[in-house]
Amino acid sequence: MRHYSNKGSETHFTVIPHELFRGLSPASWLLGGRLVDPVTDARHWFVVINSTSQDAELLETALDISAEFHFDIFDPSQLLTASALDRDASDELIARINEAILNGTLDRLLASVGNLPPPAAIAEEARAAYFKSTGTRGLDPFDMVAPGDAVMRISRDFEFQIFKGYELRRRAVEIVATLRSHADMTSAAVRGFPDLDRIFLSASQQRKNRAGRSFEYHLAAMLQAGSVKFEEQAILGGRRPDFVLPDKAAMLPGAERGYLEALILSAKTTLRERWKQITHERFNSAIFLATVDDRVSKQALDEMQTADIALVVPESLKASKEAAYSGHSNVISFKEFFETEVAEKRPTLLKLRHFV
Amino acid sequence: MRHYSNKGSETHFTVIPHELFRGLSPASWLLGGRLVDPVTDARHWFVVINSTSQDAELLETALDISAEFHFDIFDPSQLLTASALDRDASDELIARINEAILNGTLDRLLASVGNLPPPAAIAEEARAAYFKSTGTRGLDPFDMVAPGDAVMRISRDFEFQIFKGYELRRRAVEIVATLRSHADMTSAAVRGFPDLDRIFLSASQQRKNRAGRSFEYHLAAMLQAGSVKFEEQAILGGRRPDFVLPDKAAMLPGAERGYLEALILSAKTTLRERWKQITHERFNSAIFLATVDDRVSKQALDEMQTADIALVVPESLKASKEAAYSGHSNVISFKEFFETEVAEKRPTLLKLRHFV
DNA sequence: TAGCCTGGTCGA
DNA sequence: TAGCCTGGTCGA
Repeated sequence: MRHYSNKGSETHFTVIPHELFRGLSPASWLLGGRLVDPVTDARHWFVVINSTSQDAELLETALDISAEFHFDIFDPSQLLTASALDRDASDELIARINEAILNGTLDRLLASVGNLPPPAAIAEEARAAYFKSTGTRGLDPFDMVAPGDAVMRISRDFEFQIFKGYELRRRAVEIVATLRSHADMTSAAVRGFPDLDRIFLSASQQRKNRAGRSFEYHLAAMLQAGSVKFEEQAILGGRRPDFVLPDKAAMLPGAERGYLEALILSAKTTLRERWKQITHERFNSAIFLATVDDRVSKQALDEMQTADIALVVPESLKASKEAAYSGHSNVISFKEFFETEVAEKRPTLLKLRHFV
Repeated sequence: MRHYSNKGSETHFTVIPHELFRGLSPASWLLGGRLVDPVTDARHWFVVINSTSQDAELLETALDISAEFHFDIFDPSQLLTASALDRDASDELIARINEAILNGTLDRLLASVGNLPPPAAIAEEARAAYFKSTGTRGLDPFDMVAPGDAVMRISRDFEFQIFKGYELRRRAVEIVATLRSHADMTSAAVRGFPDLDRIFLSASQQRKNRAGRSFEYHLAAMLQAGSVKFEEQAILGGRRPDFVLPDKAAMLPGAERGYLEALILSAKTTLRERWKQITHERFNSAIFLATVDDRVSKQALDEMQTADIALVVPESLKASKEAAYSGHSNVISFKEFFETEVAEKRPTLLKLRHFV
């Protein structure tokens, strides 16, 4: 099975043996046909699926395909196993809900799945899963080849995967409770629309908040692991940047220090036009914006350049041919941020262990 | 029937005769009881409902309660009629969908309701409905006592009402198509979650885009009706403010003009932290930000003051005791914007008709 | 692809 | 109540 991805141009597809697609939706197939192996001359049925389809997402989840993935060849047996596991989890949830309905305890089930673990707890869980999966132990950016890729993978792959489990449990129960208050599916869709909309809007907004928190938590964990001095959410005259290095005191108007003895680090998982929200006031220090967004245009990068904002991106994104980052001088990788901008240019931001 | 609202403190409730609430959800009732009329000594059952409930929204829709509403006494017969109409519309949609299912033409129905009229068309429809309802003919801000209230009412009440009809048609069909691909409601909720989520996320994002467009369209119509010279979406060195007055040429670096011969007008329905996105570059002109947000904090207003951004709000919001606007010098009403900031201070921004 | 946020959630 | 945007839609 071959899985191709081209994230830069939004085309992203998978050639996959047809027989593996039982249970996946034909709606996401772009085309199907027969493939001849040029070496063995064997013939295989296949389908090509759209990357924006749910099936593509399912495939990525099942095969543990990470955010920086480009293309690879996989062992089909992996997919069968992972799919089966997913099916079991859904089956179990369905059984649990149906049992609650029979027992008249749907309200109690709703209450028990209604509160997700706080973002910090899921973040912790994700880091643990990452360490276990990679056989690593810590997030010290000076010990890693690609600290940015690690943060992206932990937050967008491991943590999101964990989060989706909790989300499905909570929201599915809420949806069932709403659907059941109507006579049939059509009535539920029409008369239940406002209630369903409220549930999914809440879910969507929760995701947005959690995404931001997650990224900040892992960034904080990495700064901590790297013995970098920093303060979170320090209030500086009305503004509240995500991180100030080394601390709030250094950013206060009266502070006597050089330009290289402090910096501001903001974080946004994706930018859109929202990067313009970051502090325009200058505190006699550089401003860095960390992101895992792989879709920032050259135009936007130029504007950030003009505004004297340096973008910090995962190593794989910085090197990616699809992203516009490789050519831009004000875009650096997380590794470069820690090695050059912190350790080399601003050594006073490090606690003694890493003094160079 | 009495309907009270206190938007500032988020409490907002309705006392309504109990017998009118057939068909509304008991889940939104805060309390019920018996009311004695002090004059006639008549006794009535009543319920108090939560303003954040769907029923409150239904009530506001049914009674055509506008965004600037505070409190009033209504004729119950109005509610019965409006409710009946709403019910008929839902019934009709349900019947249409069920018929399509029977005929196997759900796909065709989906295609026919899948494309909403473009924002500009709905905006036009909303203005026509407003003119008809109020017996007015145009949006000339110099002819109106409260032009800001008019824009708010047209966009947030009339147009949103119209939009919701189109939205329900499209989304309900999409939801039915998804629900029907599963065996029962529980399976649909669990296995159909990603598909349902996609539908509602799309709806939510469409709303966000449409809300912004709507506000801009009505603002443009008002500028036009007031014979104010303006240009939309002019590109000024990478930035693209919503409106420049009188035109792009006046904002270009080489333009020879006084400070009062141009201005920038941005528009955001609600602000959150997003007001920080507006152009910080100065083009030797004032910057105004029009909004219908009734929830901007004093803290945020102070920051805007510092950033030299003037907020333009509907007249009822500027006067409202619940909003923080009345005390702030950099918050003006739409009326003041047109009368003072444009006609009085910057008469060259007007075409001849309104020259003062 | 820039700009929209008919925006709720989460934690200072 | 400030800041988040595990973000799609719409029209330059």
